[in-house]
Amino acid sequence: MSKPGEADGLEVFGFFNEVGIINQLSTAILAKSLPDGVHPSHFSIINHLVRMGDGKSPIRIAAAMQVTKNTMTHSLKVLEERGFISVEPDPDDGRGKLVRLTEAGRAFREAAIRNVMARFGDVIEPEHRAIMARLMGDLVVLRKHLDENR
Amino acid sequence: MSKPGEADGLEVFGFFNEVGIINQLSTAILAKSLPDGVHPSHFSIINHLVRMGDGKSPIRIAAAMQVTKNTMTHSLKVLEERGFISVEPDPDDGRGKLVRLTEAGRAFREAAIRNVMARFGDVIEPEHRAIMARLMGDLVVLRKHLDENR
DNA sequence: CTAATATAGTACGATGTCGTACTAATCAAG
DNA sequence: CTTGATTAGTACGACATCGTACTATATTAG
Repeated sequence: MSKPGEADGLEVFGFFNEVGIINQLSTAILAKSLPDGVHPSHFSIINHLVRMGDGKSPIRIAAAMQVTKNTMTHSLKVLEERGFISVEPDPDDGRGKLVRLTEAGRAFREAAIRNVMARFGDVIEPEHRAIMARLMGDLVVLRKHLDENR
Repeated sequence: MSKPGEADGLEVFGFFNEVGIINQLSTAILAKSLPDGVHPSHFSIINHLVRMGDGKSPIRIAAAMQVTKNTMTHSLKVLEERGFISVEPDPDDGRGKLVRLTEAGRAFREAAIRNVMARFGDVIEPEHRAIMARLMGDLVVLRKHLDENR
């Protein structure tokens, strides 16, 4: 069953299919844990700014989030309207802007994290945490390779 | 570093994050391999009908694809306009419909598969195929658990 | 048989994301 | 310095997806 060529290709296909379904299901759980109007991608941006530090340009955030700068412009507009971030011109680059978290943004993240953890805790059992921990290393290798060769 | 509670939660979070990025990157590769106007989700529907057999109702396909029936109505409309499927009333259920693949749909799938395989072949090396094969079992366990507990 | 409930599918509007095109600012070449 | 090329961000339209509401048919309760 492991003939080279077509068979291997189908295995790759199946792998990406499983990954896609897991992503969809986990995103759905996350979405239900967030207040109305806050999309998982919005939460992801705030989370990234907390973990990696704010004061970054929209384009750098877009690259980290794997979305286009168009999408980032739109998402940042939403987050700014909600008062979770502030966007100001970059004093060192007339073209650029800098994104900073507000206190409301940090507070929102804390509350959301608690909420999400609780939901995940309801669904994910120790057995599955173990699987995740075991797979992480390989996933990171794959992700980096795909990221560098797109 | 492996204290129970918050730390474990963050590991779960990180896992889903990696999965999300891999999914996004692989979907992007797939999208580039398909002709204009054919979305990865459309391809996925055709692929599912070939593998699992056609003559299924939209709602069953929607469940299998992990999308709402709204989305399926829309996607099927696109596929029907392109001549890849035919949608007809279910003779046994006045509410239902049955989706069947056309010859054009099957031919499209064959061509698309070849195209996608070639793209994946350019990016994915034996080392990474090995990783995928190794992870598949665990991923299936996770996917099934999430699917049953959503 | 009739009424209440459930299910399949559609209609409509909202939103996230992307591609193309555009502006403004920076950088590099001469 | 000037010109051409690159980069940051925005504007606009297209599209996939979702949530809510609706219609039509099936199923179940009485």
